[in-house]
Amino acid sequence: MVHIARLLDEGGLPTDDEFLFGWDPTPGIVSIWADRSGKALLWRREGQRVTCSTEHFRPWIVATTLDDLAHLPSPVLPAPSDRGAQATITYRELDGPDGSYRYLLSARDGHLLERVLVAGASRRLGREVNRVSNLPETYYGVGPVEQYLMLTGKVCFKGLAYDDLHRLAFDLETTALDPQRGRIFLAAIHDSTGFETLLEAATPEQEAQLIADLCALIREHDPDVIENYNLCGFDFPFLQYRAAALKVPLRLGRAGGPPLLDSYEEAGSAGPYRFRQRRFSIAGREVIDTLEAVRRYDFAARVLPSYRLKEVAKHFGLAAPDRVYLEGSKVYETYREHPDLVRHYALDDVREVDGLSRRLMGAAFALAGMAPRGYGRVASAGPAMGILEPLLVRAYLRAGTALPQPITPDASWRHEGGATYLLAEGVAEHVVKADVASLYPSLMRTYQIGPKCDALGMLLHLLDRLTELRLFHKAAARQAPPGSMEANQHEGTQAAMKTINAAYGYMGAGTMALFADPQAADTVTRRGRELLDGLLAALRQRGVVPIEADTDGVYFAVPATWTQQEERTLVAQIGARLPTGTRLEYEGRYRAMLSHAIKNYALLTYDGELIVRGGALRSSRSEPFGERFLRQALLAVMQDDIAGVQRCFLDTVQMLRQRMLPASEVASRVRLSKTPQDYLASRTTHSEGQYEALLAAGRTQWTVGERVRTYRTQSGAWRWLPEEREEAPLSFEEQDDNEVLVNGNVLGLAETTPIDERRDYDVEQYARVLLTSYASRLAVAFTAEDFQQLFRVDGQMSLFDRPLEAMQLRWIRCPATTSLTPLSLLDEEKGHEQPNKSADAGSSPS
DNA sequence: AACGGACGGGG
DNA sequence: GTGTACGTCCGTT
Repeated sequence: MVHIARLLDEGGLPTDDEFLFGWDPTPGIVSIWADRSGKALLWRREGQRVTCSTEHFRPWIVATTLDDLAHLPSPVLPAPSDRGAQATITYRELDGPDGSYRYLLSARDGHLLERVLVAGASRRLGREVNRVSNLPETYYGVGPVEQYLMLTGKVCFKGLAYDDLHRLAFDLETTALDPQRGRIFLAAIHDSTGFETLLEAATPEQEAQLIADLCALIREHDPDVIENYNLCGFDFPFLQYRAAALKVPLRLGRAGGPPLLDSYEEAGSAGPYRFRQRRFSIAGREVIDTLEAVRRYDFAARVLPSYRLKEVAKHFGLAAPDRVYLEGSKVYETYREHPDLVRHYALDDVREVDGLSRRLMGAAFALAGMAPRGYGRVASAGPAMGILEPLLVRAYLRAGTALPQPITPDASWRHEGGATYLLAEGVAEHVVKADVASLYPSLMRTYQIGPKCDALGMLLHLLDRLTELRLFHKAAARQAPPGSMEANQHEGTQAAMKTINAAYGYMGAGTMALFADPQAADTVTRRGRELLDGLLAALRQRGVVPIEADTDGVYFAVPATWTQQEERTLVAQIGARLPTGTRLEYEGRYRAMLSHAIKNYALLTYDGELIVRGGALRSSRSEPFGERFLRQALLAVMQDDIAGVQRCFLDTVQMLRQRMLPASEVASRVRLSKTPQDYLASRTTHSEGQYEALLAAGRTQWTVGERVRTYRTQSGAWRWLPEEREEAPLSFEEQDDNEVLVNGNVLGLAETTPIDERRDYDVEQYARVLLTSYASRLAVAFTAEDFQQLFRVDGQMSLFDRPLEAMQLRWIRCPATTSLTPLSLLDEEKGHEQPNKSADAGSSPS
């Protein structure tokens, strides 16, 4: 076995690494198309010009055995060499043990190769085998484009910047969402050169012409990339259906290749998930759906409340000031009366798509310059099986090394994940959050934990290189002028390198991943737990108080007197003692924290913002008055205002009793699922509050899906609360924030009460709800006796009540004596590589 | 309550 | 714990 270190010419620039960037220098490839016959079409861009060339390759597959070729008559028996490219089937032996995929089989034609292997396998196994892909333990193969790129070491976009690509977005406006019931009446086009136009079909008779014109326009402008928002979920399927119905061929392909839009159903299973997705491909053009890019972005960022194009564009600051907004269902009727409005609207759509592409596609663009896959595939590929594995396979074939033998799953193996600890319950002030950056890939690099079957050490090599590149581009992005093309490029490349985070999951993937190694994955999490334990021990040793820890991060309380600088210094000092290659980051500081249960806590920022994490601090009932109470009470608790908590509770109870709260505050909102007929049929056996409420109000008609508010009245009946006309209830978030900013004193329900005369709700019922569904969430902050005294629904005093001043919250306190050790004293401990294993941190694992 | 399934997005 | 992800909301026991 030759280790990677000896294969590599050390010391070169990272971009010299052929395992990461391929080895063929061909510049300007913008699109690749290949088929099983061994034909590959390359479209290369040189400035404004694009040329197409036809290449031939020998379709290949790797196999663990030659047995399925044994039945061949001698003239077609393979020879162990690459010479004679005309030979029907040949093989090459790769370096590797028995059982590994050590035979690289190739043929002039991929269909022939498949037929021969299927016949041989059927004979060998004594049963009908339909496809080699049904024999994963014997054969490993990839798609034609991947075969070509892995063989040649070519990659997309060499020498190109993102802005060199010619991208075109088109957006269809239709009379309905369903192509069986509606038609296309308008198409807006925008491309990256600034070209824009509209195609219109005012009458149904003009629709076929619109489709033909759209195709002609795309062929004429000849973009490398076709984009839109939900392109593969809406525009392409709609276009395809209408074109078929009207018998218009969708000639969208580039000169030199097959002309028609192609689509196929991709069915697969990813662990517990099963998915069917329609894929679209056009020879010579890459298909990009920016909705998918948005989903990926938000997977990590978690900032988008909605994935509607309009909301997303606003979030990224892409919406024009004069942007036209129309409700989807109103688009066509608006067009008939005010066509200009819809034209404007449709152009705004495609412009925003262009902006999204610029903002979000940088990472996929960078990855397409590395992985042996087309840009469109890279954009919709997962980082593990979609990027890392193709990189590994290409590297192994390049090195002439066999792909590892598929592992047999060990059913008895139990994988242990990261550690999670609830270390303290109650209320803390002055809380710091720190976490280890890229914990798992860092551990893999630090302790050289790679898959045992990775004889070349390639995964760790790729991890090293990707990490170096990430740091380089991160720094470069910071130095470049903000918003510049250069900054965008570096930011995209930096983001692409986050692929490293998939390496751990890939190893743990069991049988699906070629280079899986569950034991290695387990070693990573074990090291992770040790590191977390060591981190907790180090924090305790320094006198601060850990509150909750999860896999790679920890919340802890520091002395009240500390400044942010001191907090940062502590994190830096503790980080310095972590194993080399792991970095502890200061993530943030909070004025207070209520630690309720594992992964369930509330935080109060220094800006007065309340953050609530975990389902246990939320009620599924979510009556407005209860939600509001809980938020206010959490704020009061975290500001050590016991009197405020009690006042908040008693005031709410009193407002219920005196019916100062309108019914809308106690009502819960439900969605109707039964038609009036359905409900009337089941009513006698099974009565349901929401429908009874409607019927009692004289409503005998409703639609399924309608949301109604209902509440329980004194008599036990349910009552419907009709929506008020545009009397939008105040946003509770805003309201709470304002209150906090104004003064620490929370409460002010009365003045927000909308004009609503209904107050006939069941007071006792809602008082009970307040206690059992909401106040109970605060129990962790009080002793049992204090809690009972504070939250009494009857509001009665008792002779044995303690004065509030005598009460103490259940504090999580950091001793005031804790002080920072000067850095000089810690220096002696430098070189202390291993995390402290004597940690007692696991004393209360959950 | 606890669990299972659909949905999101597009006109 | 993998190519489609993962809360949230619904409906059912």
